[in-house]
Amino acid sequence: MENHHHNHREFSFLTSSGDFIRSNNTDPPIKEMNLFSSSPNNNQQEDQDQHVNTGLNLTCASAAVSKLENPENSETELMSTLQIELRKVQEENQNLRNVLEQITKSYSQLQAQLFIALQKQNHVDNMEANHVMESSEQKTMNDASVSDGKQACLSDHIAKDVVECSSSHSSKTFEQDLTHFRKARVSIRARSEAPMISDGCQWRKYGQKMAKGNPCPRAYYRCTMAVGCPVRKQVQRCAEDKTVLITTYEGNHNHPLPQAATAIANTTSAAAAMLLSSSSTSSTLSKDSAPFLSSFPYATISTLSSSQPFPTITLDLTNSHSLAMQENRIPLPLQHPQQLLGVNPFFFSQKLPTMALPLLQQGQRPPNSMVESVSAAISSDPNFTAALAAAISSIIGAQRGGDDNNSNNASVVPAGSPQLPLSCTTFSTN
DNA sequence: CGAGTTTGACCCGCGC
DNA sequence: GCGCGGGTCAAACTCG
Repeated sequence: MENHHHNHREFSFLTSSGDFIRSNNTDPPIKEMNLFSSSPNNNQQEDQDQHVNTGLNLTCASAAVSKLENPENSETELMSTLQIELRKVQEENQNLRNVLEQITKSYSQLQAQLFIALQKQNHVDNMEANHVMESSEQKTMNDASVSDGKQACLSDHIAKDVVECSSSHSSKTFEQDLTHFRKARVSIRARSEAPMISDGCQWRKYGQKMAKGNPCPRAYYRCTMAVGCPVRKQVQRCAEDKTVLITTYEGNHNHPLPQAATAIANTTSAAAAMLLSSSSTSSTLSKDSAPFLSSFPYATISTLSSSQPFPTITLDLTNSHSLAMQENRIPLPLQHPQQLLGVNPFFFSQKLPTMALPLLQQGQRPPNSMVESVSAAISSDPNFTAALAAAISSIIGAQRGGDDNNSNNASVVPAGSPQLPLSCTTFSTN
């Protein structure tokens, strides 16, 4: 029933009063905004426009100043207010840069680890094959020994790299890291009345069990978009709050993904990468060991335990704790929806579900129940979560030199995250 | 009839 | 070795 609300979408941006500027058919669509662009703008007007696009109220507030034509005192006050606001925005921007830096770093580390692990495995396989050959054909062995010798040299070199790269790790912990690399899970909490979320992939239920400590059954699904796709997911309602649906993803897709499934796949990949990055450098997982996660308002970390044998990162989209965080951090009247929703303005400025707009137009201050409704609508909306992920991936893509030539592929993207090869899971809600 | 779901049986790891 | 719990299998069942 509520799905048809999702059929009609439009871009929306915030003014300083909390109003929305909604694009119509005559306005050119704004597809992407880059808060991290370090390249200087040649055109000042362009610069100003970019500030409007961020939805961070800078230019909108300036416009308000010129409109009002206040006396000097008011202007001074407004200027100081704007300066304070600007500082906050710069601070936020810096935080986001730090997050991005960590994600990029994690990606590089994981890519290097994967490469090394694969080469190491190849080395073992080659050694075994060589051993078999030694006991079988003498002549073939003589021929093969030349090429194997080359491979051995290469593998020795790689093995040396392994030692150097994991100098702070024993080989055992390195193997454990590899196990976690394969088994890392991303758990997403979202409020949803639906029994199961649809996330752009096709799933087949293959089991259901009653889990200990939870009256609600846990359902097991496997991806059926391709034969042999190893991706699994578990769906279970939260024992404490049955309106919260917990979806846990594990594994990497071995097939192209529909565009709708790609966006959150990148997000969960990034989350898994962050988790694995922190777990590879620290035996215990905490926000202290992964300080960049403190900037991610949704993320909480599960530590390794007997009940959770694999490292799991939880992306909490239920917003309850985020609300508290935001209210503590920004003791201003709740005039910006992103404050109400506990959403980073960077994410919020991308795109919003149309269904949420009527509730927040004209600078209304929504009542608490409305806040809950809107936050639930947003956290359960596929386009919002998709926009969130798209924002992350676009920034990562830009950081990597804009070499992503797949962006023009309309409906299908290659298997595996283009940014992070580790985990290509998907998520959105009905 | 094929695809998806249900559900009891089974497997496996872990702690005692 | 045994029991427990998580996860998977597969036959039976349902549905379009």
